[in-house]
Amino acid sequence: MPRDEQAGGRPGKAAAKARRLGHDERRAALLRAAKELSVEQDVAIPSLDAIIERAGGSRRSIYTGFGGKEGLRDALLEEIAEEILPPLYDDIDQNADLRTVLTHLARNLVSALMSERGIDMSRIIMQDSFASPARAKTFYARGPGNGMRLLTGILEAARARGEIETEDCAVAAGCFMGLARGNLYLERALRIRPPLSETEIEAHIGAAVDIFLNGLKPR
Amino acid sequence: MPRDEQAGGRPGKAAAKARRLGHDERRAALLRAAKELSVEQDVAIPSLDAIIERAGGSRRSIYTGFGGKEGLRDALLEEIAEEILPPLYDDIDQNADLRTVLTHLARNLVSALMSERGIDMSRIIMQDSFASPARAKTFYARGPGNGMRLLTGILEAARARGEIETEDCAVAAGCFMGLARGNLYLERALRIRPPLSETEIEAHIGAAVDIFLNGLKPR
DNA sequence: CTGGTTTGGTACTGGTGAGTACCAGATTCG
DNA sequence: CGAATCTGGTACTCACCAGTACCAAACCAG
Repeated sequence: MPRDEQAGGRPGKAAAKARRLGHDERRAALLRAAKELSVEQDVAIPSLDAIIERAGGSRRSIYTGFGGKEGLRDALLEEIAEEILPPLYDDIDQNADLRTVLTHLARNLVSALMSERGIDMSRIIMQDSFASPARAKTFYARGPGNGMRLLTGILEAARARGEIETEDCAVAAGCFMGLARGNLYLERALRIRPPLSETEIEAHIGAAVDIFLNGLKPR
Repeated sequence: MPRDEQAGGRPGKAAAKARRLGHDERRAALLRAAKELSVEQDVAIPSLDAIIERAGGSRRSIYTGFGGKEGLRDALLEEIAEEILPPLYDDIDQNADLRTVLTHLARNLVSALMSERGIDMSRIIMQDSFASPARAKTFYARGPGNGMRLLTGILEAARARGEIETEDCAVAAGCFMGLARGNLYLERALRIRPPLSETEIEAHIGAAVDIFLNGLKPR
């Protein structure tokens, strides 16, 4: 750290001299740095020193911007949820035919969630959720729980049309969610296998949707 | 901490006076305490002070018994793996008929892995695996990877007998693993729902096995 | 009983990190 | 321009923790 130690010391900040940031800009910069570092260091929340070193600003910025470490943690989780959740469920057209909907949903889950970025983000979320039931609940409701609700509704409609036969559409929806993830999420999260190729993705979601639809085909 | 501060000080240890433990006994006690604490504190590895306070002994016992914190961590992970993995796969009879085998496997996964204890243990493993690719790899190979190999073999035999039809038995095995877990593991790990009742377990594994077998039924 | 060996207990060291205080520039506004 | 305000930076305090050193007591062999 090339820093001039003039006792009692004001800075020097070598060359830089970048203009000072306003409250919101600094907040955003800190949040971005926290996100990057939590991925790089594979940790739920990096140290304040590390965040400041990357983002600039000072401890003060964190306390005025987030109210402390816990506040920053909350904001970080919110930020991550906002990044990974919408792509999973928001572009689903509930009125398309069942195979199309299921294929679409499975593809979202496999390609977005199991990409390098998706795994990084979801691991941070998981680590944090393990440690805090409250945050886990919030995240689940916005993400997986929301997806379950959506899919259950879709399956109920399909059952009403006679396209599938099942006792409990919520159970079936849970089955599909698991089927779509297969063993892949575990393998990816544990870094057992590298990111999936397009071919592998299509093979898996094809198999999953086939099994599910054949499995629930009315007799 | 009621301790007599006689400078340079030896103990007093109040009443206790329990006999001194040998190397192996102390090692086992430390390991047990570490396991309990990691569950209680929801942390990958508790602090040495906390472990010692519960197990007795001293820092010395940890260094002679495990070679330090990392060694204790390794031993703890080993201990946990040994507790949760065998019940999942070891009592599977590969020669039973397919539905029986699949039901048995699914029941193991759902009842053992999603019990209170199973979730606690698997969360510790996951937290540690997130942080250490090497440990993740070891654990995966012994656990889920082993299960995948087993099931893939079973499915290949069934296909050879003409009981199921599928292009790739490894992909199908991954599908089944996901199907058996469904959305339940996530819900349990995030503490969204309480432990499952027998009824819920049977409903889920029944649905999962039905979907899978119908889904792969030869045309 | 005696003397070496092993275990238990404590203190010390060095490092890290959160939270707070405060100073010195920078910015803004009158 | 000059004063009030805010941001950036540093230092300080306090707590926690791993690792090491060392002392005292328990244990064990002869």
